[in-house]
Amino acid sequence: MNKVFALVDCNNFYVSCERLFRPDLQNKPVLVLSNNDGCVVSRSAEAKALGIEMAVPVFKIREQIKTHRITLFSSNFALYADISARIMQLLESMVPDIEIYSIDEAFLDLTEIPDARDFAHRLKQKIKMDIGIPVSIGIAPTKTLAKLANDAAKKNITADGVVALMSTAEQRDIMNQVKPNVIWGIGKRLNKRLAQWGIFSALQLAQSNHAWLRQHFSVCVAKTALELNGQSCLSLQENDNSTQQILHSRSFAQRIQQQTQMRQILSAFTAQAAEKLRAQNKQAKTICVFIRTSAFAHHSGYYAQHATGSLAIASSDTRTLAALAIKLLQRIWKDGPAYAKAGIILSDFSSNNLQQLSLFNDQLDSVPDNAQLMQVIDAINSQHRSSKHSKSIWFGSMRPQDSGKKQHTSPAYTTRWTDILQVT
DNA sequence: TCTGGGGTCCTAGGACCC
DNA sequence: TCTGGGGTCCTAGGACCC
Repeated sequence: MNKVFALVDCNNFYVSCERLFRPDLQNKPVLVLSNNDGCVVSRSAEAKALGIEMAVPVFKIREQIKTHRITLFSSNFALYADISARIMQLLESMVPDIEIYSIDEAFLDLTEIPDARDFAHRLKQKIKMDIGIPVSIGIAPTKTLAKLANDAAKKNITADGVVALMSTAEQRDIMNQVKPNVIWGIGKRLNKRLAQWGIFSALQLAQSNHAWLRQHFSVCVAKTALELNGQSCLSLQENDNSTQQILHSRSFAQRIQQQTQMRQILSAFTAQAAEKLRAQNKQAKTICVFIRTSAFAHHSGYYAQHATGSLAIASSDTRTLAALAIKLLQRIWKDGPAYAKAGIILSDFSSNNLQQLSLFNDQLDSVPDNAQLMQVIDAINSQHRSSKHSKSIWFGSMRPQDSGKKQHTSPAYTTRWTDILQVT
């Protein structure tokens, strides 16, 4: 039996979240900004209509913001994550099998649902009624086509937010109208390379020879073409919340030039990453530290370095991980550059109960790992997270993290007691 | 002056081994 | 001076996604 997939995608998700608590902003141009209020990460339909592009730096559109009285929000991830969780819960309650693909998207398996299109309309209405977020839904026999259908649902006003591409004729019609880079998995570079071979539309890609695609491009591109032909290669993935790597990085509101300062920042980043690691019940063996100057300040010379190192025994202890991070920093640190960004990546995970002992345990002479201490710290910090202070306990080598520039933050309506709306 | 953060997977090539 | 061939594993980098 042929599969039926649906992709549910929230419209302008971050903006829609902000509007939940600011109904006065319906039909008005609204933008949500990245960290440090650096660039645009979510735009309302009205802002898009004004020609504001995704990811433009804010300083380039100051004039437009002023003349069109655009409302700005700094990103408020606690809020978005909370709204997202509610939506996913609702979906899970209505559909047997779902894959949470990102904060604002989920694939559903609707194979067993009698009238998928009708069901999707009802689902869309329920999400709007119960949670207040507008969504678009695409339906098709493969995930790649469902993505495409979703795209069409967003663009086509008459579709009322739901597009189903179940017949070959419907699929071809849409594919004929779009460039390859509209397809999930085909980006800018591949689009260019495909064009060099005379492939200018999604339909042409779908009709290309499988072996030829495999040879000249990759297995992924070849699979994508199969999916476009209605042959399902990608199934729903399980949501197990576990990852291959954990990354924590930030751009700085103010440039960093002192090594001691960078050391504190990286220690704090390591603490954040380690906390996430412990939440997954894992330990990491490898750490990568990177620092870099602004990628845009060409005149002053670009400096970017990274260093990777491994522990003899995997660990989830903040102190063990931070000690290595600092060592790695010393390897790449150069006095002079004004650093604009830094980060740390943990990888090479093992689960807690599968710890391997090394014959040459050079960690013995350092602080021994202390799982209980870490547990206590995590518990205290998670309790205090809902209060005003972002961190309650930190180690001496770290300093409380500067949250960067955030001039337009909305209250934490749903995750902080003091910010709950009051009806008077 | 001011340009985000967090992920995944594949592949080519080098290191290493027999 | 002459200097194999095949396999695996690891890593860096590239491409993509939201």
